[in-house]
Amino acid sequence: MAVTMNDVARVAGVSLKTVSNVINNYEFIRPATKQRVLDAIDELGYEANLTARSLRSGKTSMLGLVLADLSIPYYAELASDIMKAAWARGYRVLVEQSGNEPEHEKAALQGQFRTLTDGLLFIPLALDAEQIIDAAGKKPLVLLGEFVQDPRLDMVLIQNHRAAAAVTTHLLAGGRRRIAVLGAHDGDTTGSNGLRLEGYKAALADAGVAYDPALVVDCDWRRDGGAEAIGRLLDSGVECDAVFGLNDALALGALHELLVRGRKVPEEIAVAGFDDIDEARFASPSLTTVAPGRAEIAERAVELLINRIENKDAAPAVQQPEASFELRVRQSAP
Amino acid sequence: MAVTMNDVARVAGVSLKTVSNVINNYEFIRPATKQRVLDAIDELGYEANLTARSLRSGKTSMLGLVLADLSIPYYAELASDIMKAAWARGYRVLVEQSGNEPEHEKAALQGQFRTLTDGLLFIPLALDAEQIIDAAGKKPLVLLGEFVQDPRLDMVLIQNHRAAAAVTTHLLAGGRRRIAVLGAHDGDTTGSNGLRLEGYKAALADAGVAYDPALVVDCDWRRDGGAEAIGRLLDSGVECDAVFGLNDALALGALHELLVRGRKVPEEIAVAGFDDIDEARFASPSLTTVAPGRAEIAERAVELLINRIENKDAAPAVQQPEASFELRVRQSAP
DNA sequence: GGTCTGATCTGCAACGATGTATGCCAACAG
DNA sequence: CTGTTGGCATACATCGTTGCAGATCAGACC
Repeated sequence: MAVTMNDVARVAGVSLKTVSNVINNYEFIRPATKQRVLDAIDELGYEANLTARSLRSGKTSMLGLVLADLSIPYYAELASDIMKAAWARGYRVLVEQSGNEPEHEKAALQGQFRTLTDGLLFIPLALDAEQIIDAAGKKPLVLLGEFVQDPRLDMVLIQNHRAAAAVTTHLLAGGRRRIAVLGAHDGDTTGSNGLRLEGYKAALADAGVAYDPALVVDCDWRRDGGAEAIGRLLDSGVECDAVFGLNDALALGALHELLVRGRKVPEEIAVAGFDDIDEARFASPSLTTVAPGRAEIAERAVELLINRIENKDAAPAVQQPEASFELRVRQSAP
Repeated sequence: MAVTMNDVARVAGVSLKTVSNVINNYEFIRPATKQRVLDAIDELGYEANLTARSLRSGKTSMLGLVLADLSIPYYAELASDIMKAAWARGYRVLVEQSGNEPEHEKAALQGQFRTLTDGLLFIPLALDAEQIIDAAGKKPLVLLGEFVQDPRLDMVLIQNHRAAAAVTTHLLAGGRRRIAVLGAHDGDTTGSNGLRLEGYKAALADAGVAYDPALVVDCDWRRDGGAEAIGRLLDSGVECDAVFGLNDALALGALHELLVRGRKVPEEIAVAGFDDIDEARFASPSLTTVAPGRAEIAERAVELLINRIENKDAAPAVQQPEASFELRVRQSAP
């Protein structure tokens, strides 16, 4: 059906292997021969069959990316950056949506999906480190997102603690004293939620402000979660003068709910988030947040994974580079 | 390295082909034999090599999806739905970002990328129908997004004209008479922009309201485009009492800019969009928009493409199903 | 008992590329 | 004139799977 190397070889009057050599830029080919082959390729419109190449070479030049759902803006933006970083290095990205379900995450880690990729970028949400190590095969794996942290696994870290502290300090500097936290459970110390909550607490302590567990409300990290959580908090009679959403989605949901309830932002209540998704810039009022270095995370993760893939034999120590962050002060918490 | 069918065959004490037969649910296998094979598979942790399978069978069970950029919420949400629809039918989706560049779009249509997929879902932005037909190979292709319309190509249609008219009619019913349009050029008649502009005009005509080209402002279909466009309009002294952004992103950008400039929405100026991205619901004020049936579009497009793939010989007429739409009235234009 | 039928299983070739080993020839040294 | 070197091209095996064409065997049937 499709044009193969054999067809090209026949037309160019050379052997199949010579065509292969031309395509792979083998050094010792007479320019005339090379030209004949290239002409034949042009004439026939030959395209290399990547499937066959993969089978023979054992490399697919594809990276798997497992995340909850692309409809979540932070993941979509991260995926976009990851694809660009991978593309620049000659790799493609195959996205797998786990929907936050353990079954799907496990399937993505060990299923046939793996045979299509040379390595995996994984944003775990449902599995813990032990389960990941169990389920993962021998193929390279780099974690993102740090709901899981473990010294045995490669991952790209966000400075959750310091960044959350920076947000909190900024709110405190604005005179806020009762800062609600959305998206964590009092007592969490691990995962993005725990680390960010710890950063918040540390900043409070630094400023000599007492920590009030009543201000910490757990919820889904989504817009409706944030809206619902701040509603619950206000309905319960707890008063606050600032809200720190542990990601932008829930900060924006909370922002929306506050405005619906007629609260003035930032006059009565300041709102801050975490992630700096594109939408934060264009919310009304625009959202103060922290940019966790998304492009850098994507770049580092792809680089680390590809290094693992291409130097498979060498097994240097586990790597956990940290991305830098930046506070983005906007209208919602000036 | 990895476990192959051969290993399984050896352990189970059957031929390689029998293992293959078990995996492919061949009818005539003694239950005992089947069990032995399954046990061996379990014991060795065998996973079929999809690359080899693809090479042999000529099918990759992957669909290509070419879009501008996943960081654009509408595309991300559509991609998420498409992946789910494809997954439910046993296909995976390989996303390719064109960045809206003709070169990339062309490369995605004809490059090696195609050899990895059984068919392509394509949201063209830079190429026209002629170029697409030229560049596309013989593999199945379904278009989305209708910047291109052509009777020779399969595509899933949005009811741009009727939906835009519905939005306009709604704004008119709210007493608005000077409705600015963002994202089109006066005189556009094709593509999403043209079709939506025509719908707008038709609704005006139906209501006996004069069309004023000065109210039509072209810009990028992004948040900053919308912000900048409404700014330009207001700065030029043109007054309006409503803004219709031809997609949600620019409507939200405009909304933001209006609020920054102290205009009251919806009291002074109503704002409406098109797409019903998740964010529209949580904007402040929440955005009135039209939902173009995203899930339905994804479903239909995947279904149509897979039908083309699996009934390749049969070549029924070009299909262009239309998705249904729904007006979502919210605070920005009650 | 021989033939036929259908269930069950097997061997071989092939998908389209690449790695390895090798052949051939011209140029050059001895 | 022979032997060696290096540039250039080729043949063959191979990656892991599936399609095709049998092979084998038990029981049914006459």
